[in-house]
Amino acid sequence: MRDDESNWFSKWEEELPSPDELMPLSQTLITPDLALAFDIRNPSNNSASYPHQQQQTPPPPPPSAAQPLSSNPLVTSQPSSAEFAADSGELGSGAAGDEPARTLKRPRLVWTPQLHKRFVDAVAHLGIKNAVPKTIMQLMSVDGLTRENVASHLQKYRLYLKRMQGLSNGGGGVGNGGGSGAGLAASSDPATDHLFASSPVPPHFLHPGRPNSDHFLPFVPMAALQQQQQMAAVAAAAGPPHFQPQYHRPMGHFGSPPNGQFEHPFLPRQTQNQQPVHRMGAPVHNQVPSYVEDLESANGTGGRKVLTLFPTGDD
DNA sequence: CAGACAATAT
DNA sequence: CATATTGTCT
Repeated sequence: MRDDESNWFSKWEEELPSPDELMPLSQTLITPDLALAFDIRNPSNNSASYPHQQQQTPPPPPPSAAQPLSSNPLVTSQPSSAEFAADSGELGSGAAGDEPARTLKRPRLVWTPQLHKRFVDAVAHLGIKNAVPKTIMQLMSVDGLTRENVASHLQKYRLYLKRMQGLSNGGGGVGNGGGSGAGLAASSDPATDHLFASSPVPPHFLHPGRPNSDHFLPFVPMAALQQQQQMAAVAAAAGPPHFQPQYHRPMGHFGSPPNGQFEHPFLPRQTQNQQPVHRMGAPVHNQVPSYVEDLESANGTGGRKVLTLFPTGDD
């Protein structure tokens, strides 16, 4: 029914990042000093923290070529300038700048439930037809996320759905209504299923062969039309060879700030001043209310748990 | 040592 | 773009 449709659709809209709520880059990067202070690079003693990233990767910059412009060896590109010029015509005239770090290998991406949820939502709203990595990535509008990441995850996701499909419908009656389709406990792979089960699997996914559904999708948002700008953001995020992007979060200890709410593992791209796509006259309410997603909680109870993953109560 | 996840290559 | 394979981390 349409109600159903508008239901999850509404939720989708609610989940959209609101420029007001979202911070450009709150994720504080670990300063070199700090890293050293905690001896993060220590390979044998990694139990202390829970870094999902490389632990034996040499941070030192490329020996050859090095900085063509800046001959100052003293400058270790201090992260002090945490503020990145998000939207500036830098890429236009940034010929000389040309982020050198784009080629360097990127840290491992951590698919946190929230991020995955976004992924699923994006796919759901795109429809199987348009559910291709590129489109998904663009719709997700997640900063720092690359097509590769999405593609890889997408494949895993498809596997997950396929498994379910085979197990849930044996007689052809796929009347899985609502999100109950994902409610079943057909998990061969606890880990994978667990993560995926956290997010509401769109019904139409399990039965794409249903012409009736015929994919809703009144309009495609096409959020990130400005690919260039996105690139810039990505470059700024994972570009610099030294400090790490905002992926994963460093550690859950420290002083444990009472209001440690600025710990977003991923940064949903803000829909700042973007109005490139001409709305098809769709009476869409511009902007959305508040983007209140479940924020991770460093439960001091178990203490051992990493930081991400946990039943995203989601909605 | 084995399993799982993400990245990379084809 | 999708799939298969490899590498890395837990």
